[in-house]
Amino acid sequence: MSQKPVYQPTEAELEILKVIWELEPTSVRAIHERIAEGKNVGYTTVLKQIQRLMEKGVLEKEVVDGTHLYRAVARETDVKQQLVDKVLHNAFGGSALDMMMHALGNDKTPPEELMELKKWLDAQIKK
Amino acid sequence: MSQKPVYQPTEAELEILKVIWELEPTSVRAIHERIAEGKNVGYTTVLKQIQRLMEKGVLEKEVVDGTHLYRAVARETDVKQQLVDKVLHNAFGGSALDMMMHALGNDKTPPEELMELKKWLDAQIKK
DNA sequence: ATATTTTTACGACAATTGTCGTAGATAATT
DNA sequence: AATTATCTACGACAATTGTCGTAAAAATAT
Repeated sequence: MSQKPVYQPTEAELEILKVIWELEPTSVRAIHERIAEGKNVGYTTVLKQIQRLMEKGVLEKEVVDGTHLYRAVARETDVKQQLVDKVLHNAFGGSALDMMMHALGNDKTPPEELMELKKWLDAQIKK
Repeated sequence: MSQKPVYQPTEAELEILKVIWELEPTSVRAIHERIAEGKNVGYTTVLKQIQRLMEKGVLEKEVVDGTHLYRAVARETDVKQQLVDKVLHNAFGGSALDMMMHALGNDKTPPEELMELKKWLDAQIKK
């Protein structure tokens, strides 16, 4: 059987989730500020997304002293895993090799990272 | 500068594209049959998706002897690359290492595939 | 030539997404 | 307390997606 289905955020949702994983527990204001560094988006837009994530049970809220602080219910590692697994299966038919070649082959992944990867992979195999 | 933005298919579209890459040039009938093997979906649903992909310029059609045959304009490798790059950047901040660990670590990737991967990676580094 | 089957073209619809605007509720300032 | 600033709740909207249904066009079979 398969593990419990973790939430699959959309792109905008993921952006919010990433900030929350980093700053939680945190406020709409802080999240918006962070996201607004990189792109132009209204405060209420972010708020709305957060509210929808609440409805979906992906976030939880705690009201401390009048401020609403949010934290993620969905775990970062699970969500990321889910996202990469989806591409792995949908696009590459489950072939990690194929996926890697596409991810690394063309791209300019720094050599040190390739080394890291090799090291990790070796350890993985030896295990 | 960056390469031309390749089309980012949705899940249903990707499913169709994969069949086309395999069978092109091919007909709606054939595509539907193939997809219907794995899931229950109407003929016109597939047709509609194909028509939308046409509008978007992702496919091209050739009418031979009354039958409409489709082929992909978007190249398989480019589309796949695009898909994996998107996850790589959006979810893993561009860290291929992090992405790989998520893709391989937890999952039950067969050992042979890990070996393959290592072999490829070694070659890649040596180069 | 007609009748039958297949295909294609299109419209429709509900759900989801990304985006705000407005209004009412709260908190902070004076 | 009154005024002002900030937040939250919520509705709205256009675009996209996945899904069909129906009707018109085309091909095939009788």
